[in-house]
Amino acid sequence: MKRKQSAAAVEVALLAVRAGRLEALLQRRGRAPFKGRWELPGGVLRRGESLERAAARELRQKTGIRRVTLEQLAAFAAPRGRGVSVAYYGLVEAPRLKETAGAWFSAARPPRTAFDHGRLLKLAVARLRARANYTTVAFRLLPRAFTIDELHRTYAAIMGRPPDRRNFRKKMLALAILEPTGQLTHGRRSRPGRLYRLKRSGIIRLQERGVFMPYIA
Amino acid sequence: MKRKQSAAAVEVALLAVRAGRLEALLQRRGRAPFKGRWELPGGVLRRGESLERAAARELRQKTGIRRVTLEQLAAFAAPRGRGVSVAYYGLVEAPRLKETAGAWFSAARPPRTAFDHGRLLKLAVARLRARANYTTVAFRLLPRAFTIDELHRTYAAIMGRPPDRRNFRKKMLALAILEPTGQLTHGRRSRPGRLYRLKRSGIIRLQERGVFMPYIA
DNA sequence: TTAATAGTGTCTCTTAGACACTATTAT
DNA sequence: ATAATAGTGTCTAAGAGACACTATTAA
Repeated sequence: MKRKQSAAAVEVALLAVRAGRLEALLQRRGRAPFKGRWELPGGVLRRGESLERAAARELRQKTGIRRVTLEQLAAFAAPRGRGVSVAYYGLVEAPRLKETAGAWFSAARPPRTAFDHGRLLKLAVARLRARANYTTVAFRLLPRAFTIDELHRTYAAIMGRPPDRRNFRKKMLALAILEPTGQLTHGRRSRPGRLYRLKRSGIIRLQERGVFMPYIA
Repeated sequence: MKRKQSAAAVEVALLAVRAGRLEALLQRRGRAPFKGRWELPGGVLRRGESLERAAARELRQKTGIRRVTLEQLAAFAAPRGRGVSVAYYGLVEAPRLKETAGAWFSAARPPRTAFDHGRLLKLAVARLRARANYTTVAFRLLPRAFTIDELHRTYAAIMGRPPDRRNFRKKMLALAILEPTGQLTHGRRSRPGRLYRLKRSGIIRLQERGVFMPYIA
């Protein structure tokens, strides 16, 4: 009992775009407290393990999903005791999800959850929305190769409304962070689209910007 | 021994602008490991306490400094054991610092420290630099009333180089987040400057912006 | 009077954002 | 042929950034 309270726990808000909407994976909680409520996949830190590895391991064990880049969201003290709980969020491409244990819900308007996991989800969405504007995180919601329109729809899902399509294409091409694969989409019962992938250099370039309020010259 | 390893700890990177430079408060570490090295003020979470309150309490106990807004930086697992350590940063006006236990060092180029506290400091500086560009955090490094040139020098210290002075004044006034107190500075052996304070509404307005990479319309 | 710092305006260039039609494929 | 989606250009307005001189005070 005492040991449990002072252990560190990790949780993961896993997000994906499904049916044009940003959704999060939740699981049924098996024991008290909050037995039967929805919760984020997570568990307890092991001896000598880093927080990020613990979060990745728990995600894999509870959902079967591997190789997801996780970003730390926040840490909280458990309400009683000395324990700490650390939340992460991660992004997966929808195609990679087959039979994952759990159910998907609107990430922006989650159902009732155990603990404060609903708030954590909202925090994850807020963080993603902010970071999508000055980094390339959003690309992690897509497979390696994608069309600009697919990217556009991803941004629409993240932001909750679609950016102007022409301006979006113009901007993405102007940023020069995409390179054409030379391939086209097929089997889509409409005009095929050019496929692109994110350049290696693109990932860094965007993170370096981030100067726009009062910094000037 | 076992209990110590699984406790949660908090540390605070306290930053201030002194002599035109962004500096951080470090203290001599009294015991092993790393006895005698510089470290961030901090300590162990108490039962039932929130992380932020623990950080504020430790800061007060170790340095005498009160009423500092703290922002969470990151959480780490302690290298051995199940313990977690959570880092915060806080900003104080230099005038409020009288006899604080500890010594001040360049925040951007800290000396050798215990643990990874040097890295934490760099992280704090990076976070502050980023946030100063789209929030009003930087104002916490100044007293309630300040001149625009003082604000300008504060930004110069944060960023490591001065923004263009005229553009900075123009921008700050255009943002309409400052209100004149009606007072002037005095005793400065030069032309007095108008004093301003940050409007209440200003704090929120800036945080709401934050849309500039690929989000369009 | 001098040293020190406060206060002020214009121009250029880049970017955000509004806006609608044609092209190409599967069916 | 039709349904569906990909691809494309121009104009306006706002903001970033470069740039130098005058005003006011204490000493």
